[in-house]
Amino acid sequence: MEQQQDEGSNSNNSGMFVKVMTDEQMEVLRKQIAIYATICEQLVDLHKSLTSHHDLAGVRLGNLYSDPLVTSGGHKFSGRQRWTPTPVQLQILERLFEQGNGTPSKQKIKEITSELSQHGQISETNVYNWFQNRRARSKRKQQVSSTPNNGESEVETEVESPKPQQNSVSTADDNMCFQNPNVSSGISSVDQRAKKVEPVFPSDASSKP
Amino acid sequence: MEQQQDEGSNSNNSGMFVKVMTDEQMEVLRKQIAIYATICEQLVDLHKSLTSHHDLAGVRLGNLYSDPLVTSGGHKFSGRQRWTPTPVQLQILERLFEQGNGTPSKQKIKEITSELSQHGQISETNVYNWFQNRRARSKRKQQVSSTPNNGESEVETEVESPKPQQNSVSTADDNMCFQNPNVSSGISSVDQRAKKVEPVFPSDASSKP
DNA sequence: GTATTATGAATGAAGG
DNA sequence: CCTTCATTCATAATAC
Repeated sequence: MEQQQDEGSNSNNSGMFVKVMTDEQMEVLRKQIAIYATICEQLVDLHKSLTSHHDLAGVRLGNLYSDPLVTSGGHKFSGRQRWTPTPVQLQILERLFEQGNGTPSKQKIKEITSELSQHGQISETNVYNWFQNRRARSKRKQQVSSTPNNGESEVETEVESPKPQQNSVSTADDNMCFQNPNVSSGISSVDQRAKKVEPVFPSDASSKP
Repeated sequence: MEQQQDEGSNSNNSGMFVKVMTDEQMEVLRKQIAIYATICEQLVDLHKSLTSHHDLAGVRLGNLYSDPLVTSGGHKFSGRQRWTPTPVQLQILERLFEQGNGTPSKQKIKEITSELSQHGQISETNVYNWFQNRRARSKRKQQVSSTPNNGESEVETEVESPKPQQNSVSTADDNMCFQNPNVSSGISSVDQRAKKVEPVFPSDASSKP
C-alpha cells in the first residue's frame, strides 16, 4: 500500500514538504532502525553460516556443522566426519553379517569391534550401527523387490496425512530456541528485541515481497 | 510507544527541538523500516520453521520437509507420523531431565505433558518414550566413553587406511548443526534487500548489543 | 562443479 | 528398564 501523507498535513504547506519529528521521536526511530539492522544482520549472518552450500534443486539442502568450541573465531568447520569402514573392515563385517545371520548381540559387538580395530579406527557404536543399517537395508530391499507392484499406477496411498503437530503457530510468542550457546544467545536476544521494536509509522510494513 | 501527531502541525516549531525531514527522506525512511520489519519477520519465521525438528544434547538438529513456496508446486507434503518435539518442548524436556533426577513418575508425566502441550501437540506416551530413550541414550554414551579402547595401545598407525577417514574418536556429544531446507533462496533475497537499505541517519545507529 | 546414490548416524516408538 | 525396529537425516562416495 502506498503510504499517503496520512500523517502529513504538510501537503498544504508552502513549497516544501517536510515532516517534523521531536528529538525523542528521532531517537526512537534511529534506535529502531539500528535494532532492525542489527537483527537482520545477525539473522542473515546466521543463516549464511548455517547454509554452507546453497540449496540444490530445492529438494534437499545442505547443512553445516558449527564448531562447539569456536565461541570466538568465525566459523571454522572443524571436521566431524563420519566413520567410514576400511575395505578390510567392510569385508569382515559382511562376512559376519552373512554367517551370524541377523543376530549381532551385544557381546558380539565388542568382539567384533576389537577385531576390527586392528584394521582401522572403529568403535562399538560403529559396528552396532553398521549391523543395524545393514539389516534394515536388506529388509527394505526385499520388501521393495517383493512388492507385487500391482501394475496399476500406484496411487497415492497416503491421502492426506494431517500434520500431527505444528500447531505452534498461534502461540503467543513461541520463539525459536537454540541450545547452542552462540546461536541461542544471539537469537534469543534478537527475538526479544524484535518484540520490543515498536512501529513509529503506523503504515503497513507488512507487505511481503 | 505512542506516536503523537507530530506530523500534523509540523509548522515551524516554536521552542521545541525538532528535526526536519523532506517528504522524500520520510518516504525512504519508512520504506527502510518496513523492509527491515519484513525481513526480520521473515527470518524469525523462517527460524521457527527450521527448528520445528529437534536436537539438543544429541548432535544434530532439525529438518524440515515441506513448504516450497518458490518451488513451483506439485509438491505433496509427506506426512509425518511420529511425534517430533518442538524446540520449546525439547528445551523443557531437557531441563526436566537434568533437574528431575531421572525419575519420571507417571504423575509427573501427566504434568509434563500438560505443560508441553502448550507448546505443541504431544501425548503422554511421547513424554514417556522420550524420557526412556533419553535415559538409555545417556547411559549408552557413558558406556562408550568409558570404554576408551580395548585396553590395548591404540593402533593408531592404521597402515591400511586408504581413506582419509579421520574419524572423530571422541564421543562427540556436542556438535550443533542446523539444516536449512529450501530457505536459502528466501534468505538470499532477503539478504539482497538488506543490502539495499541505505542509512538515512549517518549518526551512530550502529550500537551493537 | 553439480546432482544422485550409498550409507553412517540419530531417534521415536514397540517389544519383552 | 533394556533391546530392537523403522524412519529419517546428513554426508561420503560417485555419477553426470
